[in-house]
Amino acid sequence: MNTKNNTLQSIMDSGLRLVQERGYNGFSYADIAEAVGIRKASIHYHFPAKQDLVQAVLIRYRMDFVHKLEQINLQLINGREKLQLFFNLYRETLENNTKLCLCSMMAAELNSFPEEIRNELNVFFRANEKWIEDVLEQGKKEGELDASMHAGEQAKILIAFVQGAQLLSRTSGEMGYYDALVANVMSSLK
Amino acid sequence: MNTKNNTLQSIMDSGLRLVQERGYNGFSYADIAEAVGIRKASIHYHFPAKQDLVQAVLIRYRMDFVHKLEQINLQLINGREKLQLFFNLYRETLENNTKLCLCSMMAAELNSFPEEIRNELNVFFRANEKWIEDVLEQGKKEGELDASMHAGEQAKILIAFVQGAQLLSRTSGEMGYYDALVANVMSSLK
DNA sequence: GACAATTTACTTACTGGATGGTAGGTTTTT
DNA sequence: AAAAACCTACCATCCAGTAAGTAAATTGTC
Repeated sequence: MNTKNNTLQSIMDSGLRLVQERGYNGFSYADIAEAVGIRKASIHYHFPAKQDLVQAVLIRYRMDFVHKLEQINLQLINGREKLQLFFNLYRETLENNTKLCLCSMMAAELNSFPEEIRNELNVFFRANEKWIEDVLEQGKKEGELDASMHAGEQAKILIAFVQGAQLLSRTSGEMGYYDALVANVMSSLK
Repeated sequence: MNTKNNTLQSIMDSGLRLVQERGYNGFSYADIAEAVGIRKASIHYHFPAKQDLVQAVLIRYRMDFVHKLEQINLQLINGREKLQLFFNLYRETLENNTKLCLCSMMAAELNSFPEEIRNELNVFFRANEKWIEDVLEQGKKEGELDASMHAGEQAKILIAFVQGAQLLSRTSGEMGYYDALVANVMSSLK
C-alpha cells in the first residue's frame, strides 16, 4: 500500500466535491480522472464501481462530520453558542454557494441508490438530530433556548430547516440568504 | 395541432414524474418514450432538447401550483387553516414518499441548468414565500398565528423547512416523518 | 545487504450499451 | 394539398466497466 495514500484520498476528495456540486448522476469517472491527474481505469482499481466510490465518500463524510460535532462539544460553551456553530458548519459546507451537504444531494437522488446507501443517509441525519437534541436540552437548562417544545421534535425541525436553507440559498445565488435565515431562526429560539 | 393535445401533455406528465422521482440527470428520453408509448424521436418533435422539455414542465408546474394557492385563498378560512392546506399541498406532492417538489429536485441539480431556468426556480420559491407571508399576516391579525417575527422572514423559514421536510421524509421512508414535522411546526406557531 | 518473488498501483486499449440528437420518410389530421 | 404528428434508421459521443500488461514498491529469503 502506498504509505501516503495520496491517490485514493484525492479520488475521494474529487468525488465528494463533484457530488456536492452536480449530484451523483451529474459527473463521471472521466471528471475525476481529469481532476486527480490519472487515467479513468485507475479509479476502478480503487473503487470497482461508482457506487463503491460514493459509499466510501459518504461514510468518510459522516465520520468527519460527527467528529466536528464532537469537537464543538469539547468547548465549554452554552447550548445556544453550540447551535450557532452547527449552523456555521453548514455554512462552510455551502462554500460560497457552490456546494450542498453531501447527504442532501444524495437524498435528492435517493432512487439511484440501493438500500444499504439509503440507510447510511438516515444514520447521518439521525446523528445530526441527536446532537441537536442534546444541545437543545442543554440550552433549555441554561435558559438560553426556547423550551416550549420537546427537544427531539425541535431537533427534527431544525435539521429539515438547515437542509432547505442550503438548497434555497444556493439557488438564490447569495450567501446572505442563508445568513438571514439562520439569524432569524436563532432569534426565534430565544 | 392536435385538438386533444394528448401526446404533448403525456410527455410533460412523464417528464415531471421522472424529474421528481429521479432528477433531471436520472432519466432519459427513452424512459419517457416507453411510458408514453411513442418512439424516442417523436419527443424531439415536441421538445427539441431535453432542456426545452424540463423548462416547459417547470413553467407549467409553477402555474399549476400558483393556481392551487389562489384556490386556497378563495376559501373563507383563517390564516392558520390556509397554512395547514399549504402543508397539505406539499404532502400531496410527496405522494407516498416517492416524489419531491419539482423545484427542490431541480434546485439540487442547479449546476446542470442555464441561468434562464435558475431564474424560473427562484420565481417559484418567491411566489411561495409571498403567499405564505400574506397568510401569516392574516393569521397574526386573527390572533391564530405567532406574531413575534416579521412575516416575510418567517415565510422564508417555512419554505426552507417544508423543502427539507420533504427531503428527509422521503429518505426516512415513512410519511409519518413529514406529518410529525408539520404538526410540530404548526403547534409552535400558535 | 543483495536479489528474486510478489504485491501494489497504475497504464493502454477496448467493449457493449445508453445517451441526446438528426435526417428523411410516412401516416394522419385539418 | 398541406401541415402536423409521428415513424425508422442512424450518428457521434459518453459512459461504467473489463482485460491485459507494465513499472515501481514491498517483502521474503539467503
